[in-house]
Amino acid sequence: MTERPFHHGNLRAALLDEAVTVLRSSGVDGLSLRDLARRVGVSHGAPRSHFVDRQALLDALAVQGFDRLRQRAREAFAAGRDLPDRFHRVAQAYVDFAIDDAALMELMFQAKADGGGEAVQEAAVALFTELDQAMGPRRADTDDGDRDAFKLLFAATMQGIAALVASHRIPRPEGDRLIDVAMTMMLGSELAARTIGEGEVGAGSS
Amino acid sequence: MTERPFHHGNLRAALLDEAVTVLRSSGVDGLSLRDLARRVGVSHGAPRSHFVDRQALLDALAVQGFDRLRQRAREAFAAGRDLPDRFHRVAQAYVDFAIDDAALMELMFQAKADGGGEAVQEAAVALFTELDQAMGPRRADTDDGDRDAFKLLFAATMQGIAALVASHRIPRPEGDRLIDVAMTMMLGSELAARTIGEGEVGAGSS
DNA sequence: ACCTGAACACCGTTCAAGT
DNA sequence: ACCTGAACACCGTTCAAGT
Repeated sequence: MTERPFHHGNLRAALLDEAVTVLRSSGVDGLSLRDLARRVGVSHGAPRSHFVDRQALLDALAVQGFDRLRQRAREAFAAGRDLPDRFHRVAQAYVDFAIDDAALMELMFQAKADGGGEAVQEAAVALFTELDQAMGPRRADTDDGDRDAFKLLFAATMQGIAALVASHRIPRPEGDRLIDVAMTMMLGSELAARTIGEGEVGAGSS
Repeated sequence: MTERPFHHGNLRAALLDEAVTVLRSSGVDGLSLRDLARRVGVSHGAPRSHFVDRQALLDALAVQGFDRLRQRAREAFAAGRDLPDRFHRVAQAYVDFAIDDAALMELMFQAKADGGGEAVQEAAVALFTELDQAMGPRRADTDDGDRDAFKLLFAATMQGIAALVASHRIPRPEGDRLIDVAMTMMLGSELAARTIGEGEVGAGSS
């Protein structure tokens, strides 16, 4: 009897969920609006009611991706004991996400030639804000430029390591080792000493 | 009289050249075999004689891209005076390339779900070999793992910075500054001291 | 060996029409 | 407000046929 007369009101969410699945198995190229509609059981024109464009759906996926990555980063940070451990965990979570959802990550960092996609940029900013909080309170004696540089460099390095693994340039374990090396290098740098926490980076016995 | 009876034998090269142009103006999505054939003035089936697949053309573009990037890296390295300067120039060249040809760079580092694309991997390996030579001769007292880690970390960092700029997450000048910060950090690290050149990293007055 | 042109299945997008 | 279904222009890919 419940043969679903139309769709039950959550078509937008259903399309996005299905899209994430397809994205993981077939990549961005395998993602078509018509196929998505077919899988969910609506006509090919139906998605138009929720996404003006194919790009609009991709943007929505990117926003969702940034939110999920931010969540992961937050959890990883909370699970760490001292500051180095926290950074390490966030780095690992970042790279894991980028590799396991490589196609999604691709979407999140695509060129986006047109001016559109403001929501995506907003979601990206939220992620960076999360990273900023992970660095602890701003110190009066720290140059904001240095702090931003450290944060950006952290993100860039993780992104780069993930790209190497995702493109099969290096195997995953080597990527993990690279994370260790990178974190040791970054946390041991002068820049880190100048910018992070309350001098609690060298977590030895004071 | 020379109304070109068919095509003059270099259709493959003509298609690739046109593809690079389209890639720069319209991205990967704007790249279609039929459109390419139209621009070059052949029938839509003609490209098939040189590329079995659309993917085959994309792979060929990626190989070309890696070769060009390797050339750029080689030139940048040669133009540098001391080792830090050389590294800095290679880094700048790498990021410049990645930003100016962002769509091509995307192709070069795509997941490539299928096993295919061995030629692409080969071209990528050649680039890394070039980077390895830039690090100077291997030293007997250096762990090969450390040396590889430094090399990979260098590439990953540049790749990550380029991704941040290409996706408009940060403006280009900030990307350039980030290169400076990254190189200072990397070259000043213990890992660098253990792996690079003949202790000539700290290029001060001995 | 290289290219043409018809054919097929698939897309994104638009839009009048239904409920 | 949300969805259907026909329509249009565009693709990638295949393949018999031409030169």
